[in-house]
Amino acid sequence: MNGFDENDAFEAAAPLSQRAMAARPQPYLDDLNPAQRAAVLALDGPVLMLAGAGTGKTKALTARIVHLLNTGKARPNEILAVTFTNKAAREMKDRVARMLGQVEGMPWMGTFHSISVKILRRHAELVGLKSNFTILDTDDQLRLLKQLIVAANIDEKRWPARMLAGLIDTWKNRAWTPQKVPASEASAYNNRGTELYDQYQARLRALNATDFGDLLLHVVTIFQTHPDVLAQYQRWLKYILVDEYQDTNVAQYLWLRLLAQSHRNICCVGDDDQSIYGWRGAEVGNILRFEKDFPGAEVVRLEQNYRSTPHILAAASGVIASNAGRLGKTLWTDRDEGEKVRLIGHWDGEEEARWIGDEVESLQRGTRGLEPHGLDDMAILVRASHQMRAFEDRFLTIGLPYRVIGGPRFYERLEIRDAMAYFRLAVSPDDDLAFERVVNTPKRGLGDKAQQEIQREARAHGVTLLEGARGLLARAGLGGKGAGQLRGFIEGVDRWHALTLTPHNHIALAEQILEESGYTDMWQNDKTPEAPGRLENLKELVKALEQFENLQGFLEHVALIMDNETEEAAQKVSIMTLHAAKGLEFPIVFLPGWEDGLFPSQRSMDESGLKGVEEERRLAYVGITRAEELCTISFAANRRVYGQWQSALPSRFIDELPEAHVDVLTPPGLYGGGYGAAGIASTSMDARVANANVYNSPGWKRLQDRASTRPVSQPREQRNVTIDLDAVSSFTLGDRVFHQKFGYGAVVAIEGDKLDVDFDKAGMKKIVARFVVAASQADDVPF
DNA sequence: ATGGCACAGCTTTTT
DNA sequence: GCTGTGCCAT
Repeated sequence: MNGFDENDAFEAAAPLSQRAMAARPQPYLDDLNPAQRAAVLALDGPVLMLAGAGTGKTKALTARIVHLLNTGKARPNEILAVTFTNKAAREMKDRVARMLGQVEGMPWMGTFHSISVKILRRHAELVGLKSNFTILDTDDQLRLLKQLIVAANIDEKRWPARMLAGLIDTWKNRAWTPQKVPASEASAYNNRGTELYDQYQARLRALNATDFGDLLLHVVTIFQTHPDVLAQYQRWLKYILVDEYQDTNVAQYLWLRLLAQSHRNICCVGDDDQSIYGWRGAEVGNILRFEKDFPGAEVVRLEQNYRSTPHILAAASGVIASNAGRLGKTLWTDRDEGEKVRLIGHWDGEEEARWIGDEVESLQRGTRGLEPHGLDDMAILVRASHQMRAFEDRFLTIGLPYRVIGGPRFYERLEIRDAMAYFRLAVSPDDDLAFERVVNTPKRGLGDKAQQEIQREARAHGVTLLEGARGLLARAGLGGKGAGQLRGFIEGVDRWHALTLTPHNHIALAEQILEESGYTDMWQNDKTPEAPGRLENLKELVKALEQFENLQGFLEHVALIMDNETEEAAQKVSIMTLHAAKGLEFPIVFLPGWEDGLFPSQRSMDESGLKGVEEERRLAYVGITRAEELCTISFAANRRVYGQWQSALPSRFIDELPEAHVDVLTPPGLYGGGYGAAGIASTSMDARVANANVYNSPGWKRLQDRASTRPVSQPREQRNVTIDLDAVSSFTLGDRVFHQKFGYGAVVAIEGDKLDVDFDKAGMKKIVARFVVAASQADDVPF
């Protein structure tokens, strides 16, 4: 499960016995279509596998790995397979393992970053690091930059640390070390970008630390400056496979090219139409240029789609056709025609959410010739995460179970980072960043003043912060109650550190640290609605430790591999961003918010112009091609944006949908049907005025012309409400309750299974009873 | 040292 | 409209 601790590619080479295994059966080839087979059989030389959405590229990729082994072309440790995400790496490993059986070693498979870490640990000294360097997360990085900014006397208000972090990230993505940043960038960050970048790198080196960008950059630097080291890897890694090639940035491109340039056995898989990460440095150019970079490359197109109906594919193809400079693919399928892509406009965002909620419920029952579908079969894909709120609110109100995919990563959460800092400190007491993070968390009366004293003491004696603090206490340089607290903190760290050096149960130790430090107590005494969730996360963290032998092992890997996928049994609708949806598929997909400015996003257009629109268009393509059976696109005339009502025109992408494959539904609000009237009544006067224009716009005119007369919204059936007697009977007026999202509140009305709750923070909400618990139960969430 | 208040800023996100 | 941040008053 972890990216790079297994599969050691550097073990002593085994004798070449594998070459004798050439005549193995090859059942995996029978499963492939002609294009896939061609991609698998072309083992030598550069290969570009252009794999459209849903065309079975992972299958082809894994078959290729197995074929390399089966034909005796390569031993497991001579194959390198690179992916972007841990999830993709895991999937590939699982599939290869299943096809190979347990007997032989596994090829080296992992993310760019995990593979880079492994290489870097072996050659750290070549870039001025020790091999046990730590990897900083974004938060550590930001705090470090802030220190530098303050020291450089720069107004942090006008020149935020985040801006500098973004800049450095961009430079690293382009494989620019401080020395290589071109002169044209000299004006960046108030003319001081390069200078601060240089200082930042020096600081990282002093801390024996790297950030994520460094992992790749350092490896590229090593390869470029030490030909002997590079040659060694080129000899080892005879066959290279790369997934999602369209998302590589310059640093990753160089990394690959350096490794592959001698033997040229590189197989890149990707889809130029699904390049959606330009804003974080991905260069579509890499895939478009492949044949130039690797002359004589074989290009294989996987075009048979096994996922979607013809209407869905045609709609997606119609949209993406407007992009220029594509490599070009024509997806086809032998599936039955199925439903057309549905298009519907709404009065406002809330109505859109209401409508989708109702649709989900009727699709659950099975309507319009579709079999009933479970909630796991349905997804709502939005452009920006703030769009999720409307759906969450609505679904909570009607009691529709949902899950939000994405959001803050588990290891990025405050409480997880705090806990990790304690663990880091226990393992290596000289970790100054960790010390800084938790010395006053929970509050120990050691504020800025005291911490500055510690810093000064440490710097004066050239020691770590922990030692500085010790020295300060020894010469009684710290007054007040802070001193006693600090002494307790230091004793704690010493005690925990001593324990890590003896045989111990690391899970018990972790619990002990969180207890003795007062960290668990801190959240137990916290009455905010988030506190129970945080305690829950801490429990999960401790549980995650089980998979490791000790704290060191855990910390070593956690920054790169920890994700927050928890398999839940209950059926739920998924809500996620279009970006998060890449690689996934659902029978039923809703694509709300197709309005100019929102999608395509205004900012993307402002910043990147035509290129921006093209990337947004690819996002639309990704969205539509997630759907297997039914795809519903919608937009709203009005939407509350940052609290202001705003009107928008239907997205330009809607105009690009080929009419023959689209079914235009009658908007419930516009024609007075359903609950439209209520929607209008709840809208402000301003919005209505603004809307008069919207409905006269060419977009709406077109819609009305094309609208079929068949209204989708049948008069609402009586919903089958299963009343949970336990839930209803357990609350009475005035009860204090707790809700995951809204926090604490009091029940002010009960109506069937629905409660009116006046929340302390969130105000009045109608809530289905099973979504709240009695407040008393929420208070003692055990740790 | 800390809690409260005013103010800015606000896509997408992996490692 | 909401949230996170920084400054000021306690």
